[in-house]
Amino acid sequence: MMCGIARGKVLPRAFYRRDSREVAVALLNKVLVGTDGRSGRIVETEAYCGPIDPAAHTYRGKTARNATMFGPAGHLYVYFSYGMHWCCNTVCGEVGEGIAVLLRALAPLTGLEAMRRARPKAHRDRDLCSGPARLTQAMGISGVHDGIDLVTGKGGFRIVDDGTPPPREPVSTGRIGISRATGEAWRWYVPGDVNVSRR
DNA sequence: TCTGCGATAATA
DNA sequence: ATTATCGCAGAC
Repeated sequence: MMCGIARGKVLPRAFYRRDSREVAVALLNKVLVGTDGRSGRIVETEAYCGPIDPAAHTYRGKTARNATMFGPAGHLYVYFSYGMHWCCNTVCGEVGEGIAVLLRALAPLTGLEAMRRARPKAHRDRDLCSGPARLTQAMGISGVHDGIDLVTGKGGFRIVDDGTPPPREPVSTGRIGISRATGEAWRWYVPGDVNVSRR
């Protein structure tokens, strides 16, 4: 079992300032790190593409909820879903574009004890972060983190590159849980990883 | 292992 | 009414 402090180079602003579909693939195998020692490797993502994407929260323009997603790249867009869950995205592109990447699953790396405490319903470690709302629970992410800057890390979270490259052949599929734009294969995951939300 | 369904509340 | 979900129950 991997233990110890997650190390690596913080992803710069420029990493996020491009098409969300590119960022979604590039984020695979990067590491989401919290200041309290919890961390996990990103193994599943989905791109949301603003005005060209009827499934995106930003498709119909700016509202109070999606304001962060229209803001600067490298910030975290956190939204409340199904009346009980939080999900988080990395904002991409330029200000006003409204594009982002939903983080759907992590492979837990450090701080497993804290994650288990945060998710008593998870009976196996592979259930800790294998879903967009599961990973926010495990990492301690909620609405108070909407808008935090992942580059400066001042909000308590950052994303780092620990030297692990994205998979040579990421798997792409249709996105999960949407009813529109279902034909777009804008979900990607690391093949073979047990933490992916649906295998 | 898989499938169906209820919980629960903001959003538009 | 819909929703970028989860976890339980019941079937196999």
